[in-house]
Amino acid sequence: MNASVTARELARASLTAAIKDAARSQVAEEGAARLSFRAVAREVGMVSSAVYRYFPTRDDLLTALIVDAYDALGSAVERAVDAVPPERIRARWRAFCGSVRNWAQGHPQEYGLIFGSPIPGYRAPADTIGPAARVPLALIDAVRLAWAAGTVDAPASDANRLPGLLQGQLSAVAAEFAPDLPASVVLRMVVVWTQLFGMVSFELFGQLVGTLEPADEFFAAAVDLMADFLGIEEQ
Amino acid sequence: MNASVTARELARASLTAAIKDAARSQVAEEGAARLSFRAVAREVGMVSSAVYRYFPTRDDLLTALIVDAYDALGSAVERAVDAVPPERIRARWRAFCGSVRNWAQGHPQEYGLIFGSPIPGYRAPADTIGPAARVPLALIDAVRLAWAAGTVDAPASDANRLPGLLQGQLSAVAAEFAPDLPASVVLRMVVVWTQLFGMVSFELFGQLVGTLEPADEFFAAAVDLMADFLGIEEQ
DNA sequence: GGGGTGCGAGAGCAGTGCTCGTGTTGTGGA
DNA sequence: TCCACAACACGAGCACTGCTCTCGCACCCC
Repeated sequence: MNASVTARELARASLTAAIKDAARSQVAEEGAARLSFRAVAREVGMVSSAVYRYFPTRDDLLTALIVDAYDALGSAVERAVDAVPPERIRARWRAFCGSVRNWAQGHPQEYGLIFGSPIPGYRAPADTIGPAARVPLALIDAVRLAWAAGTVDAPASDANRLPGLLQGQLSAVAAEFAPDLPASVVLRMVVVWTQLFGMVSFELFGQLVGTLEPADEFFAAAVDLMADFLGIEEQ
Repeated sequence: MNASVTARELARASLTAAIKDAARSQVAEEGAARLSFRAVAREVGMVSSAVYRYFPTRDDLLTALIVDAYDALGSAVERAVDAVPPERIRARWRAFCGSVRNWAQGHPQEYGLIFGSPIPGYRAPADTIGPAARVPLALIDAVRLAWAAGTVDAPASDANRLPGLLQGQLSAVAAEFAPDLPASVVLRMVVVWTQLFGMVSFELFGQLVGTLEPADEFFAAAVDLMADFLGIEEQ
């Protein structure tokens, strides 16, 4: 109602969005390294110096895009996982892994922006860690559900001989996000997390060409092996 | 003997090396994205246009660095693996994984160059695939040795229900590099390969900060789990 | 010894990120 | 209602980039 609040601020908000959109499409086409402040300005019909009113530096623009990318990936994953009924544990697992891969293939440059080599001289600010946590949180959720359903048999083999520091790190993660999970399960969860993104990155960054490309079947088989590794039962 | 052959060519070779060295140190310090042709020229005491006699474009310089990086990583891994007697199969496995991580941590920017997001508009030429294959070949060697020693029990569970295309891809890889390995073992090998680089990348690219950092113990534990996954026995 | 060629220097083009001074326009307080 | 202030867009400009072209010099094969 307080329209006076939004007179100029509205214009600012819409221009900020327009700038981000132009930048995003430029990143999608040419990659983050070729993102040009001036080209973005041109596309939104401004002079480059005017854009600096909205993003004080090129890295700030990139940061905004990174946050958006994390959020886009996060919500894509959450949507895909939530579309599967909770009791179909292994299907949810497949949906989780598949949605990460799908999003990555649909947005390769944005994926590279968040999971590729970090931009030199660029340090991720604190605003990114919230959105960045959404995928691991979805992973934790999937594992917790399986654990609660009793379909995960705790691999006691590696439970008791974890070194002290690692035991503490894993317990800290568990304490914050999944108090019911034992450290040994958290360890396997992290392993599988890095595994998933290792595969997606290798496929996307061209490390698999000439051998396992197209990688759909490989990916599916690996996802199943990972489910076994986690102890997620069939059905 | 034929000194006349090498009069100018000698100078060319040494200058080429000097340019590469300057470029490499610049990449190591500032990252690939900030590699500047002109700055390299300045450092070797030439005018930028002169450098174009040696590398016709900036991307060609990068390609040379990429090949060198692959070779450096490859020989580091080979050296580390060969330092362990062949019969100590699990120790060799640990050496293999550890050497990849060590090299990556010692050369983060060069690692990012080859395993990070690809340079936009850059397509890896054929000269890279030879050096790039050295690490996977070392991995294959390690697994073959374990297989030959009979310490790997073939996971027959996933052997017979691989889909056709994947079966063919895995067999093709096996046929070329390790005819003795069954497809199911090759599959697990590729999984572990992507797993290894997934972990190293996540650690190096800052995806683990605040949870599992320092990651030495996590890495060691994961390497052991991967050995179990591969079926590499203790001792 | 000469002619062709590999080579370095320098100027120049189009582009980049970013800064600064100037004029314009929307807006909250008197 | 008017006005001062802040937010804003503009354009010039700086130092840098990758890359091209021309021009002389030095080497080297015939």
